[in-house]
Amino acid sequence: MNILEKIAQQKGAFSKSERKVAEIILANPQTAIHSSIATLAKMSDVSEPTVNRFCRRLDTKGYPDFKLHLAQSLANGTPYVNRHVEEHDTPEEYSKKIFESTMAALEVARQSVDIQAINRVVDLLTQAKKISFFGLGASASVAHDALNKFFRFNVPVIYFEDILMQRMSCMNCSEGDVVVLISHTGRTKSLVELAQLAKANDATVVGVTAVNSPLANECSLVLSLEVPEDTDMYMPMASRIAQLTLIDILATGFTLRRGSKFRENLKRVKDSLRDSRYDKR
Amino acid sequence: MNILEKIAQQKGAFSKSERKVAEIILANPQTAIHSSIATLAKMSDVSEPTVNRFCRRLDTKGYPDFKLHLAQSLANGTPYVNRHVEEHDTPEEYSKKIFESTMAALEVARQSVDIQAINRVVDLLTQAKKISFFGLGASASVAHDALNKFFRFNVPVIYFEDILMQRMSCMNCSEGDVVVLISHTGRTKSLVELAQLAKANDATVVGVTAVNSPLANECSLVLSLEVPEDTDMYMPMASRIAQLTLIDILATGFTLRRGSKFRENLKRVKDSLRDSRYDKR
DNA sequence: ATGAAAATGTCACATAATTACAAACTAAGG
DNA sequence: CCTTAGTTTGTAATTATGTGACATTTTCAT
Repeated sequence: MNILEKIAQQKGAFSKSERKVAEIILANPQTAIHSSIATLAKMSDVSEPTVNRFCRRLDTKGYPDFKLHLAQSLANGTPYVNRHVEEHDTPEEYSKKIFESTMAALEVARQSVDIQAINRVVDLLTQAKKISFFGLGASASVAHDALNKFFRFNVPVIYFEDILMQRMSCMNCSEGDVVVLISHTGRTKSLVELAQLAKANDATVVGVTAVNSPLANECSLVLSLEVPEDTDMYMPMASRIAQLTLIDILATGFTLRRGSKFRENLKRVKDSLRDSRYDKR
Repeated sequence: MNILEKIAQQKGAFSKSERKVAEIILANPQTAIHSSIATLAKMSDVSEPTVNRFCRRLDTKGYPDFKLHLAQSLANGTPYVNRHVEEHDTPEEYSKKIFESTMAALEVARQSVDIQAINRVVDLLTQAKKISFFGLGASASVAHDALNKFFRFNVPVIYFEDILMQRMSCMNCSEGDVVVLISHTGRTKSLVELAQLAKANDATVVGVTAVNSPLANECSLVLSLEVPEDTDMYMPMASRIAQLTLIDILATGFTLRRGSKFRENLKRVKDSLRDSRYDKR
């Protein structure tokens, strides 16, 4: 809890001298955080140990610790929370809410993500003969993005939006191929079928999806993200951002595993674009 | 300015020992504010005066003052800083860094985004006869995602990856059509040409791109995002996440503008997917 | 008015931060 | 390869700051 509020609230419970200290701090908190205990004692016209006792009464370890709490209170902390957009929000309001909800979702995702699993998937990907990324609907653009990343690595990558092409591709799998299936809910029938198909053809199936979903149950390895989704808009928003970030992590893990010489190669791929671009100023 | 960001930003300008201190603080800011200068010096494996000099370099009065700033930064909601992935990072480290860099980028984007411009674009989109989303490379998946969102709104939406289809589509534009062009750099030649083409055919051209870029100069309206990009990996990562969030904002603005009856329609679109999915448990 | 309990202050001590200076390292020139 | 000026870093002494023990004062019930 904000320590300034706490001081104001408990002011009645303080002794006379302690209250003097409280007054001075409440009146001028900015000055207080930049004062030594001696200065503050003099300002409050009490002795130094009294100030110290005052700090302890507020459940802090002592004066320096108290100052830290005070500084934090003054820094008007607004942690990111998932706030739903409402009917009459102004552009400013809904923009802010969407940014903050997205950041909150990433924070939750960061805490829930299974590093071990990521590492194993990176292992698989670096050793794969062929990598496929499939998703449908909103997850299609995530798969699309994965294609764009992994394509640069000079490994055979496959991506299709078309469900028939996806099926045919899975039919063609063999041992050493990795199929990454992306689905927020993990309940899309045709993706589950893809998983079965790929597995039947000895591919390793990685699911970027919800745990315990039908899709997850068919996968060799699952990367799950627990993201609070804003369902008001009936569109996947934050979940998809979290998925993309996960793809970034996999791609990064991939390049790190391949070592620095490989990364120079990436630079060359990027440089190859130069002719298609206007020079920088 | 947030002192954590400042540390991350100035890291290059520090000396070797000072950088060690920076690393420790960035890796574990919460611990830092509760440590004495001696503890922090030991953790960083440097001497106490070095820590002190480090603090001074960041324009603080000394170590205690630095801790105050740090405490405020941490309370300020954003302990997220753009930290670059390094050669020997463990999966845990690079995952954390990518999540945090992404969040930091969103925070920066949030502050730099032009609400007025967003509102005007939402205006344009709600009145558009036809909306097109085009991007190439990494931005293609962003355009793809935009398609997925706006398609649900029952407005004519166009999206192509193929540059020739894009050109033909722009040729077919007429007054009242909106073409949204997505490019992080704003220097992709063929996109600039698309802008010219669309404009010549009386379409309104919206650029989601860098300000003052060749592309921006051809657009009727520009939505710019200032995002610190991690160029070490030679892949667009955070910039693309910010673009997607911007698309989310536009889509949200669109649905809000259309009113609540329209949103029921969205629910119907979503419900139409039911048959393609497995029931929830 | 008196004594117990609480509050407050004094002073000594401990901890922490800073300064001054010396040693080690770095990089450019001979 | 050495020399030397400049920079960086560490050591040790100094100073500032905070805390604990204990004495003094105040408060309040009897």
